[in-house]
Amino acid sequence: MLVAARRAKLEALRRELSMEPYGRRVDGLMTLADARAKFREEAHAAHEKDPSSDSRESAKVAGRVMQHRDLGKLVFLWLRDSSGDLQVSVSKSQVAPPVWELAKRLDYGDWVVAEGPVGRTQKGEVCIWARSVEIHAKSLSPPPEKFHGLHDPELRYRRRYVDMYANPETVRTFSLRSRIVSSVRRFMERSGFMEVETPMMQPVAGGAAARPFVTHHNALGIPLFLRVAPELYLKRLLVGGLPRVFEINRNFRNEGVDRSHNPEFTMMEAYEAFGDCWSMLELTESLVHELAREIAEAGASAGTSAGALGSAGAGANSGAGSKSTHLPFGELSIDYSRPFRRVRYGELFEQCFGFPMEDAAKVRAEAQRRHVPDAARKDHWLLVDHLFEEHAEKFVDKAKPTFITDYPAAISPLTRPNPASPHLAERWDLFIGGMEIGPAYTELNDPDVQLAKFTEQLAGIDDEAKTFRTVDEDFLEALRVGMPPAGGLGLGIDRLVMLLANQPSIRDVILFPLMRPQ
RNA sequence: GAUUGCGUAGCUCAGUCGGCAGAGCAGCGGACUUUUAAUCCGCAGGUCCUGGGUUCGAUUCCCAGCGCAAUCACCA
Repeated sequence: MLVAARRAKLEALRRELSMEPYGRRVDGLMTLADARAKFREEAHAAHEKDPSSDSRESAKVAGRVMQHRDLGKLVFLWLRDSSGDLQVSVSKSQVAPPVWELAKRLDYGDWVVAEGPVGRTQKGEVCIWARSVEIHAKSLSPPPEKFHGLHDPELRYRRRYVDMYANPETVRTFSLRSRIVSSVRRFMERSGFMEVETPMMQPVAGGAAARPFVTHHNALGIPLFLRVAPELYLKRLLVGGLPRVFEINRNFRNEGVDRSHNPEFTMMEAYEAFGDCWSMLELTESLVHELAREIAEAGASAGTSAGALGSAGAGANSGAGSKSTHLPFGELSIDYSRPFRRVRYGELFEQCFGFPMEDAAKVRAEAQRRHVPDAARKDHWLLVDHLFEEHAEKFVDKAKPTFITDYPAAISPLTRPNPASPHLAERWDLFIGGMEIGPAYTELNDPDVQLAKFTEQLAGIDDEAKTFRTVDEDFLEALRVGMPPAGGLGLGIDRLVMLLANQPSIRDVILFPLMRPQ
């Protein structure tokens, strides 16, 4: 019925005012922030003193009506665009009659173009004193509450387009995400990596143990999987001779949804020929540190998160000394200064349980004491991993980015073992704020070892997993052609944005998170 | 998938120990040439998530379902 009222207005605009409520191209627009910046107190004062002369600068702007106050012969409109808010004041005595009629009838949510000199009101509010006002899109949908905005998370995700205009911090978060992705890209390019795009629809889903989404290609009559990782294709590129490659794109995993998991999510994977997990550690540490510094500095210099956006990209390469690299994340203040903490898997394990992870008898006893299912029969290293993830991971200081290194080789089947201690793998995992941000590996490049590990892995899976987990023969063939030794990295971009933008849920950093259809 | 919580007007939220459903904002009509969540007068607005049960009577209690959230499980 609010919709009916708006439809009636729409028709009235056409019928009574001969105005078309859905407009066309408009040239010469400036942002509301730029229009506001055109205000000069001297020009305003001079015009107040002598209305016949006017040195105020004129501005033409477009925005969505956020407030509409009708005082009789004076109408105040608040417009919003992506740069901010600005008031447009419409005086009956200063505009043509149809413009005045329109101004009185505008609704919260309408898109409007206004033009006039930039001045201010008696109360000091900088505004455009309208000479003209045009409607360019009528909003037929009832708007959210103007003061509280849209709070209900379900509505915010389902109607993101409303969330975005009602809650400006939403737009700020996604602008920040865009900047972060852009910075990651520039950092990788500067470091000599080439960006590539590899298949998202794969005949064999490889590169991670996740359950894939299945689809079907009609013309070829074959099943296809949405990729769970780009890994096996990026490695083919190393075989082909590219020395450093990265890809920032979506992966799809057919698994649960929670605060840090969305079925489709963005990851950066990078591979460096003749590198190893330690060269990737250097790279990751300086990337994450630089991102955090950029954001901390932008925030500090602007004072507000809104300002941080305004100065986008500004302080990136300032090379400034020991500026604060703390960023808030919920209750935490995370310290991104270098170097990040490094702790060996085994050390953390021993610190937590009081005995080394190699002590098979104690591990089994501990597992039984803590009621790990199947503790009597399970493989030693699976028990270690279970205990570690349940208890030891919590020993990591959430406020300090931490690389956990030297994972047991037995739970890292596709990673090259450490030559000095073969029961350890050349692999690390970065944890920040209690979240796993990404792993890195020294990659296997011996095709025979790779095949053996694939086969071994496939032996242990259940029937359901067999439907989608098969050996990628073409990948093995590529390894036989010869892949240089390499370091590989996977970085969860959504989670990184959560941390840097201080958003507790992955749904707040994905524009359209998956929701059950209604 | 499990457990717990929530679901009331377009929005933000009250409320009913089981007895005719409430406010603010938004909307509609009116007043107002300097508002800042404008103000003032008046009006209208509901499948109390859905279905079943108990009851003289259910938005309220019970059961089931749906949606969302949190926690857990799954997630090299």
